[in-house]
Amino acid sequence: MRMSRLLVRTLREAPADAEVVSHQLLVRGGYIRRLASGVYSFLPLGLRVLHRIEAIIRDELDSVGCQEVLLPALHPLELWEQSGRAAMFGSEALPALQVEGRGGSFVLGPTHEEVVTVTVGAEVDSYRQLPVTVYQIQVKFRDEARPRFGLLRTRELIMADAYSFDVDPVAMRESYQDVFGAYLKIFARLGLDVYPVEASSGAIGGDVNHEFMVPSVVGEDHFVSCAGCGYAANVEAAERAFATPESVADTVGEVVEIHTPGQAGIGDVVEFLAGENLTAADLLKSMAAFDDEGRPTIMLLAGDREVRLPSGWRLFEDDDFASYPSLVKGFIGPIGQQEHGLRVVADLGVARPGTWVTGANRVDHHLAGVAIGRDVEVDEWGSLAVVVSGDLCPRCGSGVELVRSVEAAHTFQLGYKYSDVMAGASFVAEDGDEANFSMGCYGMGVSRLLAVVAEENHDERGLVWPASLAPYQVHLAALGAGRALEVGVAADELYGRLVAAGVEVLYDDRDVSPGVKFADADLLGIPVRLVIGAKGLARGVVEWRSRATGDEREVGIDASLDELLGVA
RNA sequence: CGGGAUGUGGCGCAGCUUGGUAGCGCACCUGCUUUGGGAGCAGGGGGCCGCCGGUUCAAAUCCGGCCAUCCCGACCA
Repeated sequence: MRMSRLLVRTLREAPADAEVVSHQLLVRGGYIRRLASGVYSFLPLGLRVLHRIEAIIRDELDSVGCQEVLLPALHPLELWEQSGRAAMFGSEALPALQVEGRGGSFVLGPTHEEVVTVTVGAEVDSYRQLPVTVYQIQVKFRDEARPRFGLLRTRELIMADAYSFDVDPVAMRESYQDVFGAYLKIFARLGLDVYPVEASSGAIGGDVNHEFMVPSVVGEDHFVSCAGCGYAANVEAAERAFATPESVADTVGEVVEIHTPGQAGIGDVVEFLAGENLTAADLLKSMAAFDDEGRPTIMLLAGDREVRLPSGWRLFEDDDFASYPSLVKGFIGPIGQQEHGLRVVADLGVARPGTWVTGANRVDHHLAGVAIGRDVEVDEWGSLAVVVSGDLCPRCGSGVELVRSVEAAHTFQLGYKYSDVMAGASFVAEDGDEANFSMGCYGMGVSRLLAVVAEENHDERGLVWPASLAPYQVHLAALGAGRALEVGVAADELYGRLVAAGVEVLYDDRDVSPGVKFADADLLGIPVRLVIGAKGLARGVVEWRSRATGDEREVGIDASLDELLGVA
């Protein structure tokens, strides 16, 4: 490609709305342009990188037997009513965009479980046709509350996602492993470190699921990582181990009620009781919730800890307090609550000697001197706090670290969640009976990966693409061709030779000063730069330079292809 | 959704306090010179100053409303 013809304009300064480096460089380099908040156009250079990423994904998914399809982005609303997920639209869990058309109401597909279940279900009638795993790479739409960081979180995004259909859960887990393995290979080829972590399933549903986390400074998530044994889990799902609880029975002193007018929060109480030399860790945080079986429950944890709501649990809302008048919002405490039909579940972190300050279930009052075991009966112990750096690994007991990261992919063992509710999601099994598909789904954020790769591959002068993802392999720059005609001729010749050999070359044939060409080459980040200038040409050489390492050497203009590419 | 900030040619910004009819750098066009790390000179094109309303003889500037964009938080497939 001749740069004089390429649709690209590089910017010396990044637009003010670009905050993170990857975003700034992709915009400055003319790879992408913003159309609206969270909506981006891919210009020729950006699209080429995107295509590289997609090619790797296709290659690895094809190699484990997946088949590519293209499903509609426009979904009839009825499909979503069938699955029951239409009720989630507009919620933060499923911010789908709806449109009205002649054929009725449609949804701009935020994800494709419904469509793929119906589509594959219509084609598969027999266990003999299974297993089948299909995938698609396409645009999805989400009305994100807050688009962020350029391509990292957008309202229109390109995703690759696979869906597996199997005869039963055992076979489904095999398919899951196949795609899981393919995903690991994809990340390896993208040159990204990835950590598959146990996670919670959110709006997609299903049992076992893993997030593929790529450590990055632009990450919006954190995962818990143990250097000791390799344990890795999303903070939303991570548990921790505890030192053996010490005896708590020998506590002395008695419970006293203290007046704490208007001090509903942990921080308020600590501040209010400043004279008592208390910290948040001395307060017993009490949270009212319904557990996964719908039982009203008080959760206890140390006041300096954030609660981690177990999967399936739901915190009390204001209305719920009306049904349980023994609890006073803002002043909740656990004492005697079993009598009112509530269970008390405590985080093991509160199993320590000494007393606590906790709510008195009376407006503007707290209790001090409360001892667990003596004053508070615990029905069940567990891990209810969000893990922080330094907590103990639940597997091996070493200290864990919290790692900032980007969620680059998410895989789910769905089971029958969709095949039980969508029409036609069944087949005739080996025993002659009707059975539903056991499904898995596997999503990967392709456009997001472009941002992550850019974030991980740049220096102060610009992007530094790995060869596997670069829009072109060689950046050929002719210096002063307008002044020395032989330079232009030689550069044209070399360009023609490389192109004929199948090398993807970006040829800077523009009539601009050398400094501009060098700066643009650095900004665009193509792996190999070849420079032809009058002086070198007189000696029959061109300059070869690696964008990544800065290594330079002279190569004969008639050198072999390998030498010109720097492979030799 | 809560908090904060910002909207002035394609991009980055000044001007706003103290109203008087818009400016700088980059980019773009023409000519000449220049040419190994973002060249110089000369000439030129491009902006209903986010939108609507108000105050005023006069509004980019003051007042009100709205919209958009970014950051932090909440949330997140």
